Amino acid sequence: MTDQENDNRDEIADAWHTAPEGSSRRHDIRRLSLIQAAGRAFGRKGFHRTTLDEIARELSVTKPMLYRYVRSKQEILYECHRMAVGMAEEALAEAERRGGSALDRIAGFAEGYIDRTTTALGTCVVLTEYYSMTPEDTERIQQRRRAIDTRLRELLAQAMDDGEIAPCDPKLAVFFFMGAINGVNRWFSDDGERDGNEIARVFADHVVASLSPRKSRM
Amino acid sequence: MTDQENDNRDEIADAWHTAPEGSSRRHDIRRLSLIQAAGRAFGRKGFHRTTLDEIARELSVTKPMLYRYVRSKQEILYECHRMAVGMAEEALAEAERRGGSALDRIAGFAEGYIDRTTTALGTCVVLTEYYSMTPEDTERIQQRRRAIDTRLRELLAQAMDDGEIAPCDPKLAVFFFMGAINGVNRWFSDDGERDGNEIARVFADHVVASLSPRKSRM
Amino acid sequence: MTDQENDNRDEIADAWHTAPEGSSRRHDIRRLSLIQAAGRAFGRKGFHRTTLDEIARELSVTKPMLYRYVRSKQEILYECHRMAVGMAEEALAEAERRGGSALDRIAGFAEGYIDRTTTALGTCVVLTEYYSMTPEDTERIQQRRRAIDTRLRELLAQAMDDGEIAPCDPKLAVFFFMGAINGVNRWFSDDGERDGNEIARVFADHVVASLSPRKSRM
Amino acid sequence: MTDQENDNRDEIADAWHTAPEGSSRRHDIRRLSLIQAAGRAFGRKGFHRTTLDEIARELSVTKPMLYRYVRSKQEILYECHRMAVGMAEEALAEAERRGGSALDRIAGFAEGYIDRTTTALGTCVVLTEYYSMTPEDTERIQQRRRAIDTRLRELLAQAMDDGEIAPCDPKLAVFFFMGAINGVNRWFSDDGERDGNEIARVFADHVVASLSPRKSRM
DNA sequence: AATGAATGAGGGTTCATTCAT
DNA sequence: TATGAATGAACCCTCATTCAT
Repeated sequence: MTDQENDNRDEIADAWHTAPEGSSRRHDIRRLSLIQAAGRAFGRKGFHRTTLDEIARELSVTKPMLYRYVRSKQEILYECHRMAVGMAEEALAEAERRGGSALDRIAGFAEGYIDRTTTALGTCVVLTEYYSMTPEDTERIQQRRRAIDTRLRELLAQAMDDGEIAPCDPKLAVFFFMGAINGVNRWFSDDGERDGNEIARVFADHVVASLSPRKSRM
Repeated sequence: MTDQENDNRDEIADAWHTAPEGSSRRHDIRRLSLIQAAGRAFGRKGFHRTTLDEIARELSVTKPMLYRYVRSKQEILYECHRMAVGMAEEALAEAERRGGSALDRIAGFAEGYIDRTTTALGTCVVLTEYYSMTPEDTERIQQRRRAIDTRLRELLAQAMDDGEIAPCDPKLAVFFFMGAINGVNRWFSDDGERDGNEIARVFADHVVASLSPRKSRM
Repeated sequence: MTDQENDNRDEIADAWHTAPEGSSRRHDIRRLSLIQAAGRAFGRKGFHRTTLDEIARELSVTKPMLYRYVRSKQEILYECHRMAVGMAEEALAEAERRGGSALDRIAGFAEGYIDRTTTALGTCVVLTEYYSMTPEDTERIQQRRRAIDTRLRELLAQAMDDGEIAPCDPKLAVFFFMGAINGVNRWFSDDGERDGNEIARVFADHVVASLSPRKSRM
Repeated sequence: MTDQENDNRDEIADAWHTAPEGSSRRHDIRRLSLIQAAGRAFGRKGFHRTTLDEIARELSVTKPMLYRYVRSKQEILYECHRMAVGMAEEALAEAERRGGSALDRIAGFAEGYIDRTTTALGTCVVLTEYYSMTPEDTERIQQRRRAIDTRLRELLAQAMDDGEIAPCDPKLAVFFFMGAINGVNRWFSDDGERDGNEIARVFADHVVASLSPRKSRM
């Protein structure tokens, strides 16, 4: 493998090919590369318009090779969703760990979630094509999404009780800002003028603002 | 056609079959029904998982029949996007016509847009599957979307100048609330507990709030 | 379609193409032709080595056409087995209807079954590749096969009780002559020197003889 | 290799792994184990549904290892057929060596053949999937089968001449009882209630009976 | 106007086989 | 000797699209 060839590959494909030989970790690294390359392609072209041949080509491998790391195309999509919802769970857990008021936690979650989904490794995987998954996979993912939604609504209710924010319908409010947050991956790109952290901060502020905090907070 | 049969069809399919015979408008009516039925299916199952057979079945017609009203499946998708962006343009035009401050216009646009996209006939067509259109179609749609975005940013800048809202990055702010608005169609359903008008009002309030209006406004 | 082309097709393919247009029976005729052509090919090359392209070519149609008549390749195999076991059931029912001693019925079954499976339309479908069916399909077929086996064993026991035949293990005896009968389709061919009826008669005699009837019968 | 591991392997796999190192016979032993393991799998699942991975797994070796002992999967099938026809030849030769009347020899052949094909090592290889072999291999096997058939027919003619059995069509008679005999491997299993020797004896009796021997024989 | 029939093109998946180590 | 890795070839199946009537 020449340097020239390396230059034609991107970070993800590189991770695949530079995975340490023989290591038992290599399989995990390659599997992750595969998920990421696929997720990025899914984001660009959608699940159905992305062929396994294309994914293989992006990784500079052959199509049957992919089947050493995943069982089916469906499984790739499921793993993408799993990574995405996992990032949301992480972000929420971290925000809770850091403590603070209910509104602080919501803001922390928003910022942490966007941070994760806009990193090179995460940007690819936030998807909304639920309908392309099997019903079982969809249910598994939705269950975890619902758990997060539920916790966010509780925090909203708490923030209202504490007088941090004006009264509102918690369900719709969560839908509102989660829509905004999940929309990021539809226009965000690594090479844009703004990096993910900046967007995360700005959006977290908008989330807080959208909940009409009492002036006292300002 | 018996009444019995009619009962098994919904509003959209009915429009197709009750279109006045011989009228030159019949073609337009049926074409619209087709777009709507297709758009609704696209929203439920995605573009690629929706087959023309299904669309035809929903309209109680045969598949080749569809080709008398559209040239291809791609064209149907394009028309869906055209309707959606058209609703946004209408909502913006109406808000501008009604006048008021820059922030008033933004709020008016948000409410009007959601109103339109959540009606029985509109809810189906708000899509985000750009990647399933031809590049040319995508460009045509994006151009109009960009025009709206541009106007919204101008209004935001104006609102800042007027001291209506706190300073912010207009581009990101528009992305923020447009993401929230476009997200509605992913969870909204006709038979939900809340109707479209209510959501439109609540979301418009969140949009305004997210822009951190000065207290004086409150 | 010219006569020349017709000459290049066989009886089964012809049935497909001469099926009366528009008739609702056409679908049934073609489906049957498909099953038969496939069954014949399965008999020659085995299930897995027979491609749908080949079956389609034998019928002078295209591959996707086949899917208007069956849901999958597996279904074709299942239908072949269904036809085969159906012939056995028919033969048994007919033999029972005709009455006579237990041994008469067994002989009648043997002759009737071979008769059916060696006709132009039946010869193709006697298969033994159970392992290529889904477990569910296998179970459905085996259930019916077992019912026939059970009845044959009962008849054998009866024949022993009546002193028609010498004592023997009914289970093994049935395995013995059913093996011989099912083996026919492995070497029988339409254009052989002997026709099916003759084979049926000869084999039925061997079946009776193999059960060592008492001399009194001779 | 620990004893523990040995416990998880069966007789055939064991033969492979305990083959004496360095010995030139090791190659032969392993090759035979491979054929037998494969044959057993072919009998259970059919040729095409049996993958080399499965065969390798049954032998607790890796797939490329197999290629040190056979040139291709086709060759394995050919060897299975060679073993099976070899058993028939052996059984016939033994029956002839033992002498006796023509009918005695036929009975001896039947019993000896079933005996061989139902031993643990032989049961696997009696196959009927001719169509999965190359035409050349098929021809080689068929040639030997035909030689056996021819000799059996001669014996039948002799038995008729000698008045041992009633007149019959020798060709069909051989087809009859060979069908029954070859059918054994489709339902026989090592762990069944009956062992091979018993079946061989019972079936040999049925073979004799099926040829309607003159009463004088009884 | 309307439809049943037909098909070309393309994608996911499997597996025998080879190669580098 | 032994094996993990890699791939070419083939097949089933789907579906948008067209044609004959």
